[in-house]
Amino acid sequence: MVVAAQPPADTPDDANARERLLAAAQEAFAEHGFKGATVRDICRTAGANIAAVNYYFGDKENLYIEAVKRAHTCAGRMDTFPVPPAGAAPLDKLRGFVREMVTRMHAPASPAAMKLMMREMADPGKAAHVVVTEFIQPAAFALRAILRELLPHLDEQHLLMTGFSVMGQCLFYRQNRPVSELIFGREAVAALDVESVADHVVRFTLAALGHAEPIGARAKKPGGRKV
Amino acid sequence: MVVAAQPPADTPDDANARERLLAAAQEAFAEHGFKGATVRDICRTAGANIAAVNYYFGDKENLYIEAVKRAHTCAGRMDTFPVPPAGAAPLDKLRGFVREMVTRMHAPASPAAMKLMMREMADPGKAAHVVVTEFIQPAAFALRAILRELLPHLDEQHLLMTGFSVMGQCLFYRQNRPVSELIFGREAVAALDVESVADHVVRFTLAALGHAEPIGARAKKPGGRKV
DNA sequence: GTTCGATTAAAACATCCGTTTCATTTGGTC
DNA sequence: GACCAAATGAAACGGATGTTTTAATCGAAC
Repeated sequence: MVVAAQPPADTPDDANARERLLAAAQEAFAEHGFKGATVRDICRTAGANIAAVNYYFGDKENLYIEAVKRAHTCAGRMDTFPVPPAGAAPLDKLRGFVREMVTRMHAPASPAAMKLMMREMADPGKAAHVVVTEFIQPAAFALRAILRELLPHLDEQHLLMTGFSVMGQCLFYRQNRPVSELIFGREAVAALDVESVADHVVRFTLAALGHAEPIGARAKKPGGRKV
Repeated sequence: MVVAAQPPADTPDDANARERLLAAAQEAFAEHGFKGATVRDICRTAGANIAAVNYYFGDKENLYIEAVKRAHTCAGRMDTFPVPPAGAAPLDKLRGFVREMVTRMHAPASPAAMKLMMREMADPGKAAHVVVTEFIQPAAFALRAILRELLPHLDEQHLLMTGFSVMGQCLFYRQNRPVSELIFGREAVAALDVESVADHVVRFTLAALGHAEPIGARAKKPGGRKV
């Protein structure tokens, strides 16, 4: 039993049964939630036997937790933000943060992973802690640091709410897209591509902070840098 | 069996079995979701027999739909907004709208009803249509009309996104409170009372629109009207 | 080839859930 | 009091689900 376990693992698509189960579980839990998804369906999708989930994960709940943990790596860890390292101007940092956040929310690398994470966030359970700690918390603290640079004299409470205003805008397009489509029509919402949304959120936020022309101004800041 | 049976629905608390079932269902569905809640638990809470739900509502799904319909009346219809009627200044209308929205989100009249509605919005099902039509849509159109007055030259797409920026801020405190508490601590979030949040969202929005001093300005607009 | 642990396969188990059935009771009406 | 529709109560049904059990299969080490 030197190397043991992991007999083939050659092809990435037909990996270990454990991996296939995790992938199938991620999809099923994202689509139907914890209660709605069934281990039978997950095993069938993964091409594994019903007993496999108990063999590899013990029970359904543990499979769910592992699937959520896997999801937050698929969706891209938030502490690996490609923001200008340190020497960059605070305004550029904020621009980079908002752009990256909107992009990840609007067009995530793995839609199922993001969906599963958001589901867990909306209804925090036993897997919420790891997601918050490793996915959300780093981003939140990074944003707060950026805003602190921009607003050195603001008290903690208002700084917190300012961060919430930024995050609220970014999250809206993910958490409320179905409803928005019901109200304004699918095509109207689909027209809001990542670039448009990112530009708007950056501009709205910078305008609120006094670093860009207000929304609705006839022309953009003449000599201002491109947003 | 002396007094027994009280069909006339004299006392409001011990109303018809149908009403008690709806109230219990609202609570259970809000807490555990459609799949998670059980008709047995609902009937037990309502003090009714298991067959009552089928007798009054046909099946569980219809009970859920009726519970959601009931919820959106408990939470306060959005088309009965106490905004300044028509002659008021657009800025005052926006102020009134945001204040009312934040208040309803932050401290709803019926927490369970609001929770149930939000759950249905996050995962739209067969009951989403009525909630959107009678609860969300009126508010969305009202906000768009207000913003159109304030930003007469803005194209439709940017007007839409501006509305999303306002709604995103209002909804954040409801949709992400648990996560916020996990990150920043329960006490820090609890310190954000309705007044503070409403003031901040109004100020942030007006600043973005160029009608208030930017966030972080050392002092509030000297001669400006109170927010 | 044999042996042993890891993995898979198939069936059954125990439980819970939504629903139905059927008998009983209740309150009003003739 | 007799009758009837509305409502309630208790039990069971059929199905689905998570879990367990038992046996078969596979792959490498001896």
